[in-house]
Amino acid sequence: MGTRDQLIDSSRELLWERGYVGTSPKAIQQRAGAGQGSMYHHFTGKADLALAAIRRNAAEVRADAEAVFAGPGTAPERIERYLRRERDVLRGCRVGRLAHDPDIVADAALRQPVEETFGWLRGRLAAVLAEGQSRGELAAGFDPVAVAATVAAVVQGGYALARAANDPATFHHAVDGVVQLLAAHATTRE
Amino acid sequence: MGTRDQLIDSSRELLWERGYVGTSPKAIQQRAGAGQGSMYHHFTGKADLALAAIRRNAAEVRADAEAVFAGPGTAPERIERYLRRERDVLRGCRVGRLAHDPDIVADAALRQPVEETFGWLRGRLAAVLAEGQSRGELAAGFDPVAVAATVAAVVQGGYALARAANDPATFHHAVDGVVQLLAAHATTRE
DNA sequence: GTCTATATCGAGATAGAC
DNA sequence: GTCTATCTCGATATAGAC
Repeated sequence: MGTRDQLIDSSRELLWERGYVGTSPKAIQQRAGAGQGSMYHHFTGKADLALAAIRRNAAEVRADAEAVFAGPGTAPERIERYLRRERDVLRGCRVGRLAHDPDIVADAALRQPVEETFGWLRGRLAAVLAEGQSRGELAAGFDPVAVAATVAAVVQGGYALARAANDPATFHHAVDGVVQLLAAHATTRE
Repeated sequence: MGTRDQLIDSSRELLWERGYVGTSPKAIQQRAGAGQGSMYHHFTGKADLALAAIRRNAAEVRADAEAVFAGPGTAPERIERYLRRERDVLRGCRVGRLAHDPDIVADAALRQPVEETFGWLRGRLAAVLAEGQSRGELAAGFDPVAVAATVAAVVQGGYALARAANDPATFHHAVDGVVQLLAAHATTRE
C-alpha cells in the first residue's frame, strides 16, 4: 500500500475517533508514518485529505448496510438484522460523527458525502419497509419514509446515548424499543 | 449580570454551536466582552469554565423536558408533545452534542453532567410510558425502559440526520415515524 | 477584579534541498 | 516523492501592573 493510501487510512481512523476539528495534520502524518512533505505532495491540505478519507468511510458504511438490505429474509427481518448487526457501539458511526463537526457542516464539499450517505440510507430503509408492506409482511398503518428516518435516527441517537453513558447497553435498549414497536405492525402468519 | 455569568453564558453558546474541542478561550472571552485576566480570575481554565457552562445547559434541558412530562394529558399525549416540542433543529441538543466530543467523553468530570442528563431523561420517559401502561392508555406489549431509550435516541439521531442534510425536515420525519409506531399501542377510547 | 505583556506549544502550510 | 527548515497564527496559560 502506497504512502497516499496510508495517509487516507490514518485520516479515516482519526476522523472516526476524534472528528475533523479534533484531528491535526501532524497526528495524521504520525499515524501514517509519513512526513509533512508526503502529505502536502499528495493532497493540497487537511480538507483535501479529509475529503478522500470521508468518501472511503462513506462507501464502507453503504456497503455494510447494503449487504443486509440485499440479503435474504422478510422486510421486518432485514430491518431487525440491520439494527442488531454487530457494531463497535462506543466508537459510533464513521459518517454520523461528522454531522456534529462544526467545520464539516459549514463546508459544503465536506458535508456532501455525509448528506449523500444518510440520504441513501433513508431511501434504502424506506424501500425495504415499503416492499414489506406491499408483500403483506408489514401492516400498512405507517409511512415508510417516516419510519425509515426513525430507524436511522435510532441508530445514530443510540450511539450518542451510549457514548454519554460510556456504556453500550443504552444503544441496545434503543434498538430493542424500536424493534418492539415495529413488531406490532408485523403481520402474524401461522 | 456579572462578568463571571457573562463568561458562562458565552461558553454555553459556543459549546452548543461548536462543541468543546472547537471552542477556544479567546472566542469565549470575546463573545463575553471580557479579557484574559477576567476569565482566569474566575476559573482555573477552559475545562473549569466549560464545566460550569455544561451544568447550566444540562439544568435547562431537564427543566424544559420536565415541563412537558409533568404537564397535563395522557402518557401518549405527553410523549408526543415532548417529541413535537418546538426546537431549533439545526442547532441540535445543547447536551447531546457534547457526547460526540472526544475531549468531553475522555474526561470523567466533563462527561458526568452529560451522562446524568440522559440517564435522567430516559428514566422520566420510562416512567411516563409505564404510567401510561398501568392506566391502560398504552398497551402492555413493550418494555417502557427500551422504548424510553428509543424515544430519546430518535430525538438525538434526528438532529444528526437533519444536520447531515442541512434540513430540519428529516428530524420531523423521524419523529413522525416513532409517533406512528407508538400509535399502534395506544388504546382506542371512544 | 481586570488589564496588558509574555511564554510555550501546536496547527497548518510553504520552500527548497535531496 | 520525501525530507527538513521555516513561517505565521492561534490555543492556552502565567505574571505582574493597575
